[in-house]
Amino acid sequence: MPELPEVETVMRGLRAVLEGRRIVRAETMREGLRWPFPEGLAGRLTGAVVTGFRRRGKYMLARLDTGESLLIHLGMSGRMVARPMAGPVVPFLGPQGVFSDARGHNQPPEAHEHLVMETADGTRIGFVDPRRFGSVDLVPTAAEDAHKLLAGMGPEPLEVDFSPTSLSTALAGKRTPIKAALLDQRVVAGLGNIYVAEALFRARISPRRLAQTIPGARAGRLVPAVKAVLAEAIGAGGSSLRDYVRADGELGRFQDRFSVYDREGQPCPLCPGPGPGPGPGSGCTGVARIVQSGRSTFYCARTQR
DNA sequence: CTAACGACCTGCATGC
DNA sequence: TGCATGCAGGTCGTTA
Repeated sequence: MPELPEVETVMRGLRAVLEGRRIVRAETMREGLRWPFPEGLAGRLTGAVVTGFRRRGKYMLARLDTGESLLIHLGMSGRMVARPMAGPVVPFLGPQGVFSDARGHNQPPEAHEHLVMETADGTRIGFVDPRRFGSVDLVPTAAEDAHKLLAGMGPEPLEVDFSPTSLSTALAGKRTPIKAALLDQRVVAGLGNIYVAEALFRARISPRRLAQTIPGARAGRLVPAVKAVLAEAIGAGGSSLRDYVRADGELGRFQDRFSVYDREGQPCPLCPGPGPGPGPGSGCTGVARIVQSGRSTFYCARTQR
């Protein structure tokens, strides 16, 4: 589910139900996800007021009034679910893995719900992650960016410090394909398989091109392409592929605007379509799928060089 | 140092 | 119908 636009969308959903609210109850259903949960996670969340949110790359940070921040990564399959409790909230801990409402009605967790939080105004927020590649940690708010998972991350792509100049510097001398370089969170934060493909298409750059050949004019096309595709995707509420993205259950809509991702064999928006003869479509065999470092890459071999 | 690869997990679509 | 296979929005740690 989660590249930058999806994480931004989820974070905004969480902000709507959590910001300014007190967590009156929290519970974990297992020891951890990708890594063990921090010691005493549920206890350290209980009673805390969520004072604000921010996103860093694909990570969400929920600032608490306890001096700590909750750090969440959705991994491949993580999502946040929010729903109203059935009645007024009373502190009652049900059996392991089961939340109960004020009338004692059990609200069993849905499958793969690993962490639940309940607010004073009666909203239940769950972290659901079937593949358990996600992660949760607590970090001192004053030193958020020093966290091991955040330190060393590249610039935020929508900020001004992600520029043709800075990207050129980051890519200088790199002999890896540009596709792999853009997936490297130390180069730029928040891109994943979808938006790398879409940005390279817009910049008309082949994903196979070596990163060291990007500095200069190509970086001048690539940076605005990255910014534009991310901004449009955020505006559409992200992309929904196999899972729901938004905390309110609404689907993102950007998947309808993919130019190349998951469109193998279909014509790209710049080519009329596969076909013989002269003209704008000649030599076009539609969107190609190749495998780079074990992951699918989609691109148009005619327009992307 | 860099780049490639396995590992971590479950669910789903596909094909025999 | 059942079963095997491959693939999926990520990224960390190990190996070469």
